[in-house]
Amino acid sequence: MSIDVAAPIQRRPLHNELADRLRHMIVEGELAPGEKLAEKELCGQFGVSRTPLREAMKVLATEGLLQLTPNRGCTVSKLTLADLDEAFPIMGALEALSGELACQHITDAELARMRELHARMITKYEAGALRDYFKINEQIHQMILDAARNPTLAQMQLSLSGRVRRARYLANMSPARWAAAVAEHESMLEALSARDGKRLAAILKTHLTNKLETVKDALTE
Amino acid sequence: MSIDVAAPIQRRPLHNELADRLRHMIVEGELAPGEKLAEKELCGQFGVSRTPLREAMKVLATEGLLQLTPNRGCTVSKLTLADLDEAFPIMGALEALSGELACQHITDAELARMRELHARMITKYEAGALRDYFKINEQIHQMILDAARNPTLAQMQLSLSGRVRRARYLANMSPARWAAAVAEHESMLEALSARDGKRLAAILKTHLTNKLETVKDALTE
DNA sequence: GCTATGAATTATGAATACAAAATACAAACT
DNA sequence: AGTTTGTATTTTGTATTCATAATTCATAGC
Repeated sequence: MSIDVAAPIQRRPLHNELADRLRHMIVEGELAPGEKLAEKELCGQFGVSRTPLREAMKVLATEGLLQLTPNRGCTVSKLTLADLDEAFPIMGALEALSGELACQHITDAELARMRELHARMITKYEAGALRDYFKINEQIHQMILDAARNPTLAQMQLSLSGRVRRARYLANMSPARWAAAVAEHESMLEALSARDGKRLAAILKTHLTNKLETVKDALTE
Repeated sequence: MSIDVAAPIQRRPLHNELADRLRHMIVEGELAPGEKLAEKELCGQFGVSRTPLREAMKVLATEGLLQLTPNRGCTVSKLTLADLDEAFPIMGALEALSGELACQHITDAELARMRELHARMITKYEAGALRDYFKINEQIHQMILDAARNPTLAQMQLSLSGRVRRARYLANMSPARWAAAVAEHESMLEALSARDGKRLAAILKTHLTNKLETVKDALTE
């Protein structure tokens, strides 16, 4: 496979690259909550100077993923129960909104694509492949977000769920909960097909509330 | 009045101070949307080097107030009609949520304080002092946010309204609109006193929608 | 006269250097 | 022994320097 030589040359500032990498490392749990990040060490690891690294840290701090304390460095934000309790009603409100907007704007083509993803997700569920299930699950939720046609909303959702997502890997969904989640996804598709915004909003809220419970259980252990 | 000599000595990094100052300048309209910010110039103005200034710029860019383009500098984000149409449903959802939460948590003391503020605001209204009116108006909305007891929610609201607030100074409220806004504030107090979350949520949404119209009118001129 | 090319200038990106604060550690004192 | 105080080391904050890309401007070619 040959690359497109006419395509624009990709160049991005180091601070962008660093912010993306650090964000990924935090969200995926490679950097533990509460862990202290020493600038010098990270500089060595990434092979960059402190300047762009510090710029990236400022970005992640305003996103809430890092905590900066003047003159005493930088730690990965901890995820407390209180944080979850704060975040979830907000996510609920935003999800409800994106559900309603998605129903207004989604195209038949998008809906077809989503059904396809859903079917694949069911396969993963039946195979008990939690990790793969999560991956497709996320794609579906992303599609709803896209269908809402509101980039600002999408960005806020993403930023919020980024903080919470870390708890996901702790979450050991019970078989019952997993089955319920799949059923909720079935209902979502129905509501979307019917363009029933209110119903979708309600389902998304329930879905989220259940997820919160799972995550909280995992966190309290 | 003597100062508290035992109080912790206030010291903050330059990038924090700079971020606050720039944020203020943007939100208050001292820096026009679309305006290009030259690093060197700002450094001269504030008397600092480029390093902390650039860190502050990264923060404001993630907040959406600045737009960074690799290798070609930094401009104040423009506020388009599309941005408003995106922001307002989100603000509506968040306000509704904070209204409900506020009704659950507000204390009688807070309510009393809010009534007092409200009365002062009415005075400003009757005197036709728009600027002062706005100031108290903001304090009241801030009190509702605080009463919701959800710092994450408050921060998101603040960040969103920060982007929109710039349009406020363009907004030349009509006498009718102003009267309506005051009436809406009366209803808010009633709903809060009755701890009627649903009603407060509905009022806040209406209030916001009306505000959107005013701002959009101003922006299209 | 207008466009296109290239040098000079300026601005941005990143690394290094320096300053100041915090931490770690050792010695002196109770 | 435990606490306190002073010093060394490390880390963070800021300024400066260097590298590279973008812009401006002048000149050459059509």
